[in-house]
Amino acid sequence: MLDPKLFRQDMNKLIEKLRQRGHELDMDNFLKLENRRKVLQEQTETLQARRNSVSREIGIAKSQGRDPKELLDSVATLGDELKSRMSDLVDIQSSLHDLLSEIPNLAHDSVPVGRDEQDNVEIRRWGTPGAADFEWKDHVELGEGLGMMDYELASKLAGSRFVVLKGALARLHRALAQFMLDTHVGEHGYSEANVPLLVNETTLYGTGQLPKFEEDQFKTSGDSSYYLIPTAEVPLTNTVADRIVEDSELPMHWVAHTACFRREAGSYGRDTRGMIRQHQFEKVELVHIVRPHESYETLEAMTGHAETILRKLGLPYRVIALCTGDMGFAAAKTYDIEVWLPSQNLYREISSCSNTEGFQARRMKARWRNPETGKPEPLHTLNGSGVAVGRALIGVMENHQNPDGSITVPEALRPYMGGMTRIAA
RNA sequence: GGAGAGUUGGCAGAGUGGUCGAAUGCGCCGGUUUCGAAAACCGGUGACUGUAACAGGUCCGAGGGUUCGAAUCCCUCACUCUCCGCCA
Repeated sequence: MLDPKLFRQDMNKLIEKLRQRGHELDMDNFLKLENRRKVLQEQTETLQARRNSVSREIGIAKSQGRDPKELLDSVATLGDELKSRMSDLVDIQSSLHDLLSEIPNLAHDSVPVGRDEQDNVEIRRWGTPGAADFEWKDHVELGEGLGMMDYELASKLAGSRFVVLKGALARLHRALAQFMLDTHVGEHGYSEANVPLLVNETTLYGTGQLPKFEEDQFKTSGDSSYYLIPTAEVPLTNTVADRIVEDSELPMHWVAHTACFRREAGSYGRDTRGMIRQHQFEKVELVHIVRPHESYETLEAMTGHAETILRKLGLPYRVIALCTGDMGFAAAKTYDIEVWLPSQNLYREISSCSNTEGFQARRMKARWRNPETGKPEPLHTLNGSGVAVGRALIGVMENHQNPDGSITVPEALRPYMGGMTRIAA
């Protein structure tokens, strides 16, 4: 949710900033609703004020033993009138709310303006991609060659976009998650959390997945319906929903390892091979809840934490700043980290780190008490993958593969693998 | 799954349908006192909306209803706690 004050300031600038993000604001419709809302609200509140004062007088009259008949007559029709104004008002307010909840966040001034991923800007690179003359196998070929990655079995059990990992590869996957969690808790100062994988509608609204991205979510059926989380960002960020947080509790740094579930409704035919894009995958997620003035500093730090994981794993990567047109709905600024995949000869997203500023906080009603003013203000929230476990597995398999199809276990993971140095068939 | 008890401000906890946005205590902020602190005493202290500032409006788990008037009465739902059953 944008700050409502923006709508009362420079409308043209707002429209322009939203256009950069690919959102056309229907200003005429908005103003029509907003003006009507003002009139109705004024009328409703005037009626309420009259009702309140007459009711009070009736109470006083009765307590003094006077006959309230005259007063009762004077408000005889007031109730009906109020009811009809009120219902008009509620309708208008809900239309306005619908309109506002589908408007994306504004981009920070430092974000490159552009239409799509072509316009993203590379910030830095780390590591050296492997030799160009080597016959790099992709992770599917490697995994199936080892007999430890089974797509056929997964499709029998569940359908497309699932995988079954076996043996040392399953363990490597688990080792990656453990290693990431331990690094963030032990070296980067995060608090570990274990959170619900099923959440309610309000929670998904808070972080911005609803109402606009309903089709991307899995939803349970039954009397009470839940949504499967598309990322741990959802439960972690919502831990401060509907609260006024004291300054002494800030900043909060959360890390959680969870399964994530996505319908991938809009991606038929894309990344159908392998583990790149699945309905279920695991991710170690970083979430920061901070004072507004420290959020951009935190974005840089969090991105660095995710990078540390890739460095320790010896995976070449690059960091890019997403342009205005390529950012997610709630983000004000996003860095993507892309890992080198030798089989495809390109960099592929493995982490996405965003500052949403007060956008999610306003939806969640998450505030902090600013000690300087004593007043509650929206918090800033950030989230980033630190990192996607399935894609990290792909990165490790492909970058650390040997000519015989075996995989060298990176130093950092060996303690989690019982000392194993090499995965072979 | 069955039976019962709850849900009120940062926390604890009152609240006969009528000047109740809500007593009181704690906490917090300011002051008096003190060399300083503690204690004591005095004063202040919810959120949202709205206004130039007042005024006004909304909020006592959520949503409906009754009434001129609802924290208080009625209905539905959610959650918490206790006991029984079941279960990892």
